Amino acid sequence: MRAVTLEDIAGIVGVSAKTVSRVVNKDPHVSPATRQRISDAIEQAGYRPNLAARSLATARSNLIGIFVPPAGSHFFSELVRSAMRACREHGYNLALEEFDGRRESAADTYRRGLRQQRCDGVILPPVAGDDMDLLDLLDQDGVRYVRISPAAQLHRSLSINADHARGTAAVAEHFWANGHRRFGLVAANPGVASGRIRRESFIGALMSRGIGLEAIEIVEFDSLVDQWGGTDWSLIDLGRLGGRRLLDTEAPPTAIFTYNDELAAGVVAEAQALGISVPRDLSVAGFDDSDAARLCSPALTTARQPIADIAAMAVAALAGEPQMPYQAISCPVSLVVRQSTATAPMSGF
Amino acid sequence: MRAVTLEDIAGIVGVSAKTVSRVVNKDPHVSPATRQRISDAIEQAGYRPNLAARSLATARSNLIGIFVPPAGSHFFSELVRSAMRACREHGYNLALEEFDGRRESAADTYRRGLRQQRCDGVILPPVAGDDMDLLDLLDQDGVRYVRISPAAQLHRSLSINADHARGTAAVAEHFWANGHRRFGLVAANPGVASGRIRRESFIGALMSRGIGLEAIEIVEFDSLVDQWGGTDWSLIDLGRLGGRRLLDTEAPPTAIFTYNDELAAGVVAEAQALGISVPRDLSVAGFDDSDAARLCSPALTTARQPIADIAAMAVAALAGEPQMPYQAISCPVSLVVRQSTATAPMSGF
DNA sequence: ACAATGAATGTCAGCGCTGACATGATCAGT
DNA sequence: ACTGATCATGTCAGCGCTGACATTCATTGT
Repeated sequence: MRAVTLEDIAGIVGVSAKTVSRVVNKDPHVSPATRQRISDAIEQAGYRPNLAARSLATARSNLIGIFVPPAGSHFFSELVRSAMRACREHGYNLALEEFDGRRESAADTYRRGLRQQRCDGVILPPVAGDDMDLLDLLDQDGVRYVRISPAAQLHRSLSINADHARGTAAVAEHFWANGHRRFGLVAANPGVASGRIRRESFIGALMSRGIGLEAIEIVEFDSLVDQWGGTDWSLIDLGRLGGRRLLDTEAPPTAIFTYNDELAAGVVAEAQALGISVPRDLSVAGFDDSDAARLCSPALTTARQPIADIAAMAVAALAGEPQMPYQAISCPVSLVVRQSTATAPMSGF
Repeated sequence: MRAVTLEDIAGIVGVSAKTVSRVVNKDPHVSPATRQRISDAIEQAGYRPNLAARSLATARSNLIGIFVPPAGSHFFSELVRSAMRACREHGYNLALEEFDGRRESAADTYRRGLRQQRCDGVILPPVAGDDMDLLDLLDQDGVRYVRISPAAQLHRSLSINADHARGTAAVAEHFWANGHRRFGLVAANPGVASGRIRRESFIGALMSRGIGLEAIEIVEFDSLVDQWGGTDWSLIDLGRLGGRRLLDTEAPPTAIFTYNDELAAGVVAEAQALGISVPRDLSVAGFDDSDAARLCSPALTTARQPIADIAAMAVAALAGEPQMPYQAISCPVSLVVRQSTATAPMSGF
């Protein structure tokens, strides 16, 4: 019971295999009548193109690779899901590559895995996209790639950047509008582009409102890791640590912004442990609108990246015939207000 | 800059392409000396087999398909992640197919999508594995499949079954031992085998302790989806809805078991919103030991399936040359006790 | 009426690999 | 030394498709 081939259809209809191929590939140079007969025969015989043969003939794999971290975060599961959908629409397949930056470089991971697959394009989310060896390798192999919110050599490739700056500023303004005047920030390592941008934007937005630096207490992510000691921390644990550092002071902030939702959830948990009510005494906002934001109680005010759009654009750029010029595409980040933020308490005075 | 081919390596070493192919495919009939020279040349020239050509020649795609639901639960992200790893180890690729049973039958989804890919094998997690049309189609196409915890025609294929019954019974007994006597259950569609089994096991275990049906309030998953209206629900949202239905009553249960952790987290959130303290006034237990279980505060008591093992076995069965005989493999499920369950409150009397 | 155009369709090699089979070399047993 | 078995290696077609190019035929302008 062999599978149906182009040749079979050609035989049925009485044309050459090439003409059938034309119909399958939507080549316009086929007469409507012939096209119809061929389409019918394809339908009737249940013909399905052999992708391997096509790949071999065209020297394209119709595969798009994507690097994903070993631990499943909201951002990545959403990204993969959306990318998969987009790939299907473009007739591509998505190949996942698990990448643990703590064990191996992105370039090595690529060498070991995805490279065998001869992807036509690769999507490089944060961290993987900042490995210059990997980019060199990709260039050398002639594999196109799109980076998502990269941190280094921004001019080097097409990149899709969530507008972390504006999203962060929106959070700052939301705090300000609610009367907050003393702030805390749990900031990520400035080596991560999004971390640096969010930090600077938060501070910048507040300063432009007249807030002085002395009213913004900053806790560094790295210092929390150091404080924790071991390697078995979770983001929530670090968030608790950060929350304690910010809240267990003379004049604690009334509003805290963190690099992501998991950290924010930790801050909330710690505040509650200290008898500080959220949002009555303290407002907390995170970033990403992840599951953690909804699981947290009260639910977190947060900033949401349009992950599905980002994935769709990345795939489109890779799948599209015309090589898109190198450029940086920006995506809006929107503020999602939930119950973890409210009007500043009066009690301060 | 053409890619390196078998022929190129053959030319360098001075043997035929076939011999190189033998080395690549670990055919034992190659002399150690030749093998070594060829291996060196492959290494040196950076040869990588063309998977498409191989597929075409062998009529095998080296692809394993898997059906995943549109909303990302822990179970499925873990399953996909583990299956992906296992596939890599066996030299296979994993093709995801998003399947929404509420929109389309699994068979139709397969026709539209995965079928084009000509997978060598398909992994059918719950729901998809219970669509007999799909199984017929797969048999007809000569595509092997493994079902995970199927609900129907259990004899029909190799299946891997987590012991949901025993895991669920363990939860019920844990509740009972803590003095609970009024129960709530957020149950999945009985069409889903694991859903039906968990429902029946929970009820059965309680009844065998002398609990009457009137003391077990059941909320159906599907009815929650209907109640929600739109399609933009998350499991947590539905859990909250379910929690409200169970708790906002005359004689609310003191212990609630849900189909999975995300739902349980929703129940906890809703309970807290209603001013009900977990676990003082209410014990809640989920299933899966997902991230949600640890993010939730208090952390959830839950039952853990060995998802990685399940995925690895499924892939091994599909990738292994010798067709494994039809059989049902059983995997243990273990109870993980955390802070969301405790002794029943006295207040009832 | 005839060349020039262009649209519809066909021919064919070859993408890189492997399966089936053929060949030649080596070796044990008589 | 000769036979037959065993092992190492080679030959070659063909998997199903598409790109480059060739051919056929109807249409148009002059």
